[in-house]
Amino acid sequence: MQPDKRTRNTVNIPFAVSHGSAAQRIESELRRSIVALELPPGIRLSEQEIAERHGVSRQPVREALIGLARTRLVEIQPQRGTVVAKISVRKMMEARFVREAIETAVVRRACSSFDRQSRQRIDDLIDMQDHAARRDDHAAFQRYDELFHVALAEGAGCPLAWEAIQDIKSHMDRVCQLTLPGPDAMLPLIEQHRAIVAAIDACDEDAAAEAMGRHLTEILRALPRIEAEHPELFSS
Amino acid sequence: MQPDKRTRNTVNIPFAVSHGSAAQRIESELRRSIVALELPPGIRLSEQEIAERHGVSRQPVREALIGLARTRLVEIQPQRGTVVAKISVRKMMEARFVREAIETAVVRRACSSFDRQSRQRIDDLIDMQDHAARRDDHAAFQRYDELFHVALAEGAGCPLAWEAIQDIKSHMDRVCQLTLPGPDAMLPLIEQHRAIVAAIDACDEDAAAEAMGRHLTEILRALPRIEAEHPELFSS
DNA sequence: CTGTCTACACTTGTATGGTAGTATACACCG
DNA sequence: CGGTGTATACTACCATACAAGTGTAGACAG
Repeated sequence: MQPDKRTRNTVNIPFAVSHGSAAQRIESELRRSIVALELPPGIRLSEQEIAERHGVSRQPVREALIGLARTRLVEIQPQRGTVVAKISVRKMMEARFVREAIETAVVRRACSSFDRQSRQRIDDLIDMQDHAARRDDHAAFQRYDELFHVALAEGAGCPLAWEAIQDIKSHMDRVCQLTLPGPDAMLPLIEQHRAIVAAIDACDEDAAAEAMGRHLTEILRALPRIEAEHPELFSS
Repeated sequence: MQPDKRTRNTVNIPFAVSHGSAAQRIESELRRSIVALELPPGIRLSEQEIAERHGVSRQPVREALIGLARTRLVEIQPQRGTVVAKISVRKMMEARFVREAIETAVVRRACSSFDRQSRQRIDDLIDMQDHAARRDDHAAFQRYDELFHVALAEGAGCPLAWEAIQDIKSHMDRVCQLTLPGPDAMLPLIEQHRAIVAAIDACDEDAAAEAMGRHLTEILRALPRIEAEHPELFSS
């Protein structure tokens, strides 16, 4: 049934060169699908099926699932099965709290010294995000949003801050995914980004921290509505 | 050469029941060895050798190494080898910064409301840590220190904060390991713990945050000396 | 003696077979 | 007809074998 083991991997390269190993590719792909809610919370994930769908063996799939379990996107129940984790409001609130703690500290630090190259990049990112919003392109919007926060951390000289956030952000991502399609949800976020940058330019620590705090509080506004509309996605 | 595949796993259970799967057991064991500097930075780790030493196959070892690579304790160089990562002063400083951001926010929150059970547990932990210090038991001291910070996060209603810290703490752990054996390094830390708790009891947010900040700045004091004494452990 | 080229010994990455454990459905007994 | 024991069909987990890439030592030509 398999055409040729030698060529199989090389055939896959062209359209998904994102990461080197198959395990990393599959982890990225699964993470994207889960965050995009294409794989809804509660659904069972079969190593076998995923392996067949991607044309690889079960081993890389297993490593991918272990990676996802580390960020709590899936729950591996030993000898029983693996399911996509439900969204926990509690964990989401905690993640938001921790993220606010980190990012307010980051922007305060950015007020003291900010890398010039990152500063320029941020303007570009905001522009591109603006265009994405006007095209109503949610995926691009979210990608540029992420890059904005990455650039902030790097510009402040603390790229590790974003790594720390990434590990907990999974609890928030799916909620954000649900809020973006709402009417006029994107443009205010861009304005908040601009406010943060303006405060940094003015070297006003308190204003920058406050702006970041407001920005990261935004997600709480739509939460009750989202939870009421999609109760099946949430856990407790 | 293998005595009996059926019995091998069950034989291993009695003396190392720490975590369920072999992969998790080995990851914990390796993490401990690396943090304790029994496996010095720069040393090569062979999947094969570790597998033989633990009496398992390469697969669980591989998963353990992937887990360690996620927290940057080891570096997996594809098709080349895996080495214990050197201590990066830059990353350590960044991790310290992020950790301070998180934990100061946690203690501020703890001033508003703190779980009573955790509050009692913290007193016990400080006592036990004090005894460990007087016995000059570094391992126990570090364990209770960690449990103290865990209890703080849990008491403040944000256990996720500690998870986030854990992911970046590896950059600091080995430096702490080097500073503890110094003369009179442990007792001041305990006093700082007490100061933090006292500020929380007094519901004084600013004092609690400041006490935590001082506590987490302590690691910077000994850093130059450590780096000068053990330059081979550091990267750049 | 020196530079290049090749074959080999190593590594990580992947594929595949097999084992232990759990849940479920079905037959069987009370 | 209700409750219990058993067989079966899954699962994650582990062991083993193989593939593919990398660094190095040694042969060989100049």
